Amino acid sequence: MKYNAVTIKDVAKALGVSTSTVSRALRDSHEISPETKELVLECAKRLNYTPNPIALSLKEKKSRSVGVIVPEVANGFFSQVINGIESMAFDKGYDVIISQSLESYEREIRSVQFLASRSVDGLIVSLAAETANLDHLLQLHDRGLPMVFIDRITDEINTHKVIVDSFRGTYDATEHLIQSGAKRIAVIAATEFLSTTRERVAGYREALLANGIKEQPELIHYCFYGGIEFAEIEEIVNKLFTLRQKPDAILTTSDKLTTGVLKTLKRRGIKVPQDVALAGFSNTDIPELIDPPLTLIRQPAREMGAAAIDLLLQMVNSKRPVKEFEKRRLSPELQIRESSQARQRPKPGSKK
Amino acid sequence: MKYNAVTIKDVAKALGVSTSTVSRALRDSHEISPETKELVLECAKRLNYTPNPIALSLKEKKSRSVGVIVPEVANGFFSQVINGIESMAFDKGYDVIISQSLESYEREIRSVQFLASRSVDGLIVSLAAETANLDHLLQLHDRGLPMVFIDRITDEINTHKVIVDSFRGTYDATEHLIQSGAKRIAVIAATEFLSTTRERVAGYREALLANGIKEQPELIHYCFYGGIEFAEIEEIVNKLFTLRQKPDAILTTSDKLTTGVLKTLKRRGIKVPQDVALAGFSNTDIPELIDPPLTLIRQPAREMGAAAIDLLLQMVNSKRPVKEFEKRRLSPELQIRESSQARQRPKPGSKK
DNA sequence: TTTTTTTACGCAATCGATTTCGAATATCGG
DNA sequence: CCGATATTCGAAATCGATTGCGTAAAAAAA
Repeated sequence: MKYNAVTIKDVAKALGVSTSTVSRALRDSHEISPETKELVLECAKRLNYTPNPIALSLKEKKSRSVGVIVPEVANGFFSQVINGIESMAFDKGYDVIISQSLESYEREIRSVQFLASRSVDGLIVSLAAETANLDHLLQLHDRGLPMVFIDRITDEINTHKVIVDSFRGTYDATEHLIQSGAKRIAVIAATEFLSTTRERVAGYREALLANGIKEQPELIHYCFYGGIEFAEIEEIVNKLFTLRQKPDAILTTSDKLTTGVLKTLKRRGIKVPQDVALAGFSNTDIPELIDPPLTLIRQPAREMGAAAIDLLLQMVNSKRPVKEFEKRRLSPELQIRESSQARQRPKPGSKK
Repeated sequence: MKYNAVTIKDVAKALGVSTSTVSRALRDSHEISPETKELVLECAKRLNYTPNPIALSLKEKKSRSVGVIVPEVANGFFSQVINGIESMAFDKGYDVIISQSLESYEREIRSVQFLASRSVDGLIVSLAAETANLDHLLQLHDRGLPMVFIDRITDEINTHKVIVDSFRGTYDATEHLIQSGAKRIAVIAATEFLSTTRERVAGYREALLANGIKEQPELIHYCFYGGIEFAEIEEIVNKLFTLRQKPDAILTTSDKLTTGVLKTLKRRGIKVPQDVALAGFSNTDIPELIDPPLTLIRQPAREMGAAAIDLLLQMVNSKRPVKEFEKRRLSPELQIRESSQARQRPKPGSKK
């Protein structure tokens, strides 16, 4: 069952020397004669010795592993983030331990504590939608556990953060919709407690303002579960399309919402972009295959992951406590396709 | 930097008892009087004691973590598999350490050795496309490291395996294409060294045979990089559509190939399903949004991941070496949509 | 040759937790 | 009241590797 690991002791015994000698020889210490080193190295190889990282971790109080907590792995954006994290961590000799919160506050707490108790050297966190209280993370942060937030961040904890410029994302997308002729742009956003949601809705608002369009409260909707509950989206779309004045464009703030809204529109027979334009955040790898091809705001997910692990390892390997923190803000990319494009708009009232 | 962990020693000192007593009290040993237990438990909580899993691992020679090696995390299928693995592992108190091979043999070797050296209790592996030699895994298997293969398996290592019934997947899909009127069905498959590819192509062949259609070698193509190199797909599509007798349907054997082929067809202005029908393996979460809605063979990815971790933990926790191995074969689901549907087919020769 | 300095290595502590063995105290029967 | 069994706890070994300290032997300096 448990495979017989060759230890430093076995090598020592085989050679009739002490474990200290073996250890030092393996680490190429100057206190060991070249001949002995030779012998030890040869013997270690012959016996197929592999160092036990757990013993080392115990001594060094470092595990050379980092924990990653994301809402969900099976999500285009987050899986790309993880890709970025893993690639760089692997190159630097770090393990990546994954845990999902599934948007649940309770599960996030358990995940965090689980990872912390497993002595990860640091944590990369993207907050769950439900999470309003940050004590579970603050506690660890106060005890000195290096921590980097990604995408869904918080102001309550002072540490490195990696985000995309969400404000600009929705600002540009909104402006683009306006230039394409939209006058009544609805927003379907995720939980309003998320940092990303707040920034994105703010970008939308600012763009309306800058273009002299008055904000309409009935056009702004939040999905608490961000589309995991499909019914949530349907209800909102229903509301929007039973308004006296229907929206002529919809802006969505997350991957699930973007595709979810499109699904709902299709089911209801609402044509995009003829009846309503659509644009939103998404990191799907097949935007051009979707009908209609989707205009979307894409986040540089891989790069964000890479930035996060980079910042984290900087902290982990820093001699003294890091006091200056960075908020690394990458640029989103607005990809314009048909779903948002200008088109013949029926005269008001000419259509049901 | 490293946060001051409270150890069992601190608790012992605070109470003026020995570490053994604390340890036993914490584990609710019968050798400790109820009063002492009470005291220790209270003190441990007060001091915010958390056990150090590394010390435990060292002693128990178990890390309560499992390694997962997949070709790529940012892939619909594999991220769903990981979701299944993580969910169940988390419930059972196991860490999941992720590593990607990126289809590279060399990186797979390094990943495997990295994970093994980190003392994972077991491994879940989906082989890289490049991997032809299995020595790196055989070595560990021989030394007794529990191991489960998922999706892309091998016959060379005798252990638990979890797959989808690929043969039936393509058999049914092919038959469906035939019933929809297809007569010349091309196959675009991944690397032929992959177990999945072989089974899938076999299913296709068998279906042709069963329906009295002669197999045409020029209609069968393999992509070594399985669509990671987009040019690979384009070249194959090119070849197929410069044949004197063009295919009237295409069957693809992987997620990337299915979407990749559709992209290529769109770029070349070949209409699906009017000019050519399309069906293939895919685990995309938005098949109905794609134009045209895709007929696809879906794998129960989450369930496969759950089955794999279940089998793995069975081995890990088994008292004696497991000798009987299981090949768990889940059923794929054929989801029929427009991309493969019967339609007006032009008379032979009436079209360019 | 004697003293000093290197060189090369072993002993033992350490990391945190568990566990075997032994011992001290308490309890009980006679 | 004494020997015997129970109860409760501590000392020390253990897991694998590292490292400060001590020391014997060899080399260099005197």
